Amino acid sequence: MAGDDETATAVETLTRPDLAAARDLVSRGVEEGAVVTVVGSCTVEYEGRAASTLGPGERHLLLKPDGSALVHTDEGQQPVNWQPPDCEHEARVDDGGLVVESHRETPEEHLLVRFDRVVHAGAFDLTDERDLSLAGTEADLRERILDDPALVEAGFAPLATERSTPAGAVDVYGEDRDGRTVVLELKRRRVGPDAVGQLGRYVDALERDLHAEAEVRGILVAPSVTDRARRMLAERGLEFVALDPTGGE
Amino acid sequence: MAGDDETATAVETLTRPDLAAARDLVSRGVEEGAVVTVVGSCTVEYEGRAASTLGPGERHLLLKPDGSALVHTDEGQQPVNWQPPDCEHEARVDDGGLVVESHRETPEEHLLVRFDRVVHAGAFDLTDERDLSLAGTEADLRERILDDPALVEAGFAPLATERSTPAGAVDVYGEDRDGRTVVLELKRRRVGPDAVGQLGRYVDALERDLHAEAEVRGILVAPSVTDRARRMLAERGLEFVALDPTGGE
DNA sequence: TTCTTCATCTCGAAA
DNA sequence: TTTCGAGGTGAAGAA
Repeated sequence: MAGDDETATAVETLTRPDLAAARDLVSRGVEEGAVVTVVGSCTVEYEGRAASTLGPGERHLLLKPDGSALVHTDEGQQPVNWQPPDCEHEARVDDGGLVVESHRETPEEHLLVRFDRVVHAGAFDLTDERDLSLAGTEADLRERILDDPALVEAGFAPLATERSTPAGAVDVYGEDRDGRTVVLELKRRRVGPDAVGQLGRYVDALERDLHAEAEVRGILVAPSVTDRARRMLAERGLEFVALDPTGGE
Repeated sequence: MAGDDETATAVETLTRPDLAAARDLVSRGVEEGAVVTVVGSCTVEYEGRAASTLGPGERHLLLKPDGSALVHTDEGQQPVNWQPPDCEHEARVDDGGLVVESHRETPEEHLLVRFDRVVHAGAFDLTDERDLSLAGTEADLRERILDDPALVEAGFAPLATERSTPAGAVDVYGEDRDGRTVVLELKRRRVGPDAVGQLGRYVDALERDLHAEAEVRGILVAPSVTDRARRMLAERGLEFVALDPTGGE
């Protein structure tokens, strides 16, 4: 199992190991900072922010050197059970099962996976520069507007981003052609009532903060709105501009 | 690699396979509805709801028979890239790399993982009854209140749950000892301004829906509130009751 | 399908 | 540390 050459990734795998061999591989992998996988029949218990139990079934366990743990079944994008980073992983053979336990404090929570049969175990020493570049975010929408404020409306002049108010920081703060204060709330996708509430809070906070008679326009900028959100906008005298984070408006 | 007995889980794994062998295993695993794992050095591209690129690094790829795909690095609870269920997975060797592509429509999006080196590949035929039982949720908090309405306040009488209003369904709807309408908004954990806005919308909607002079009390029930949320509650004349989904109030 | 809200949300940034 | 809002949020339930 040793590497073919000096640059090779350290890897060790076992197929249908006995429980003691699997435990040894898991313990060593965790100790050495490897990504560890275990596949087999298991039960799962979680207790912490909530509490859950999961009866017997075949699952895939992933332990990471940052202390996170993920239990995946054969379906679902989300793990059926998990533990966030900063846990301590520990493996032992106990009462005829391979027990892998992940524990952390603040908040106190632990995950216990008990395998009665292990089909596969692996330890992989992975290195990653992880330079993810993502496009089409809310930040891209903001850049698009700052580049061409007329996308919002002719004469709109952005004055600040992330301007703080008692209700939180507004995405874009500026003035319209008539010098009225304008607040933009940006969303990268279709918005519901929550975004209207958020925008309304910013408008209210600014109207209190500025002069009593100051008129503040609130504009929600997003690809689209739901019906209820549109009604809420109308009720509160707020506005909507359709705009996409990417080029296609 | 064949099973030890008839009940054994089908499993096939390769360590440091050449790219063609890895492709064959992935293709066969996907075809047969197995959970497929590939570990190695790769780049990742995504395009769909947004767009992203990820430079070279060592990662763990998980393909599920329901059509989901997950790319995990050595850290983070969340995958660095992924694809939701209902994708078509496909593997090929192309230009000196093992390319695994997952594609779906509605929305149109695809994920492309190109391995230039494969350290491990596995296919596991997993079966799971997945009978997860979870406690400590918002539903548990609701049950707790319905069992003992006095936890909210003496004389409180729940009349309905999920009662619909023009602003959406309220968690619990009832009357206080004086016959005044009461709306509860439940949260399983510490709440911020969003929950106050939500409760306020329900109260406003009910006051409009009922008689003009009707007084509607809004009570936020949660383990605790943030400072800003508490101020917002006070401003809007809403109330707060501290209560935990579990026994410990 | 679309809409709405919950989540052991996770994650990052800022105070 | 807590607070706050974004997210390719995902997932569930209802209309």
